[in-house]
Amino acid sequence: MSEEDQRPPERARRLPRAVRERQILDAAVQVFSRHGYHAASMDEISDVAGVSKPMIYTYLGSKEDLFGACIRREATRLLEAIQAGVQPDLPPDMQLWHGLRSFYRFVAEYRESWTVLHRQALTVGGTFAAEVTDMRVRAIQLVAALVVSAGTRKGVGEQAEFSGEGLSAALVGAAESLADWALDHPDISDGVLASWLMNLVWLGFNDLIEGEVWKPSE
Amino acid sequence: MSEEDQRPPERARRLPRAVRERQILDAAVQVFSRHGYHAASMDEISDVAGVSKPMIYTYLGSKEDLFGACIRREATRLLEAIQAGVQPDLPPDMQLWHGLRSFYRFVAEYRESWTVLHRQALTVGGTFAAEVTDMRVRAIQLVAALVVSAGTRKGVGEQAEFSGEGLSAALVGAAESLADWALDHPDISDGVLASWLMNLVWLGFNDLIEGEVWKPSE
DNA sequence: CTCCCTTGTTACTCGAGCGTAAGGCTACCG
DNA sequence: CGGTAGCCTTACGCTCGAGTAACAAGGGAG
Repeated sequence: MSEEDQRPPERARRLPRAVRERQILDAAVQVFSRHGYHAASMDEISDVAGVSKPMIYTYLGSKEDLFGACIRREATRLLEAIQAGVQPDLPPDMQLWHGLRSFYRFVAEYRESWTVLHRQALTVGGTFAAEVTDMRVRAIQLVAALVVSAGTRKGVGEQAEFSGEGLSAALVGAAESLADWALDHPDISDGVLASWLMNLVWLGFNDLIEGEVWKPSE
Repeated sequence: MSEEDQRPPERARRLPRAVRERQILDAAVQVFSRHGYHAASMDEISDVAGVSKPMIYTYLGSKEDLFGACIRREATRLLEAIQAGVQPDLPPDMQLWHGLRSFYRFVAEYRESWTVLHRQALTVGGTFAAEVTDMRVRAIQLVAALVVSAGTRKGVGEQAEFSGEGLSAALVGAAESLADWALDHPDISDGVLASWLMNLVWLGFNDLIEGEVWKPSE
């Protein structure tokens, strides 16, 4: 019954800085993942965030800074999600299994985060590409450590057909590629995806054809 | 001793159209592979090609047309290179082996072509992304056919842990990822790379740890 | 010699989009 | 109640780069 109440101010006004920053980052991830770094415009991001453009610049800095903030936040989320699902006292194949499941759960839930990290981050030359590449290298080395530990425990040395780093790079690529494929097949669960990959890289086609199947041992 | 011969016109003038188009496409692939589609400028491409900008527009059309022409030419080259190395009457693992070797030879020789196709083409939404994706899908289906033929010959049906398409997507991703890795390790030969991948996907880690090794049977 | 088609260039238009100047409004504090 | 600090906007400057007119010149055909 007061004046001006005919239009309830549904548009949230005057929010604290932390909240605005979250909104902006969410919008930025969304827009960057759709168009890529260069084709994304700050105007569209501000539009999606429901905030005017200077807010972005005062809170998050330039376009490059904003992209960096996105990358760092999403990378941290991904690593935390994977580490949350891993149990370091299990045998190597079970560690791999749990890591993969966490990974596919994350990709399914935060597909835009994944797209930004995987596809878009590399197209921007400079610091961010290096950061993302570093993260990827750490993942590869982690996998390599798993594989090598499994190998040395059985007494496998460094022979011509066995290079831990190369194989791990291939494996990580396989996991990423399967993640992309899974984006177009949302009905496949993370357990099934992880199983496929375990059967591929742990058993190989040969055993698979012979009818053998890898299963989580627990 | 004639007039004006102090500066021999080393700059090649007045070449036929076909030659210019090749030069322009070469330059475009180079620049696109370095900066990506959006960050690449037509001015830089014309500079690298040693031609003025309107030539590009009269010969190859808009920036998008130019990029499409690059993608098509490089994709054709890649497919031809792979098909040249394949022999359809061999057993599936040997076909895979030969295809992989051809692939890695191509990537080593035409790394810019590979970069454009793999990294940059997907960042441009629209027709080209679809084209490249189609090519990739064809590759996956081809590999899937190989694997399934190997499987059905042995009597493996469609079971929960065995999906040809998903596995092939993973395998193709592994091959691509290993190609990227190999760009930073030029001393590794295509035969070794292909061997690693064969050992990974054909035998799997388990057999590998047990000391088994896959070798080309010929 | 002259026409005209192909090859080629310089120098511009114009829009998109990053970043900012300048200022308004609200709340809290003294 | 006045001031000050933080939230927020409109409206603009300015650069970069896609695409284009307008013009120039070689060279073969008749």
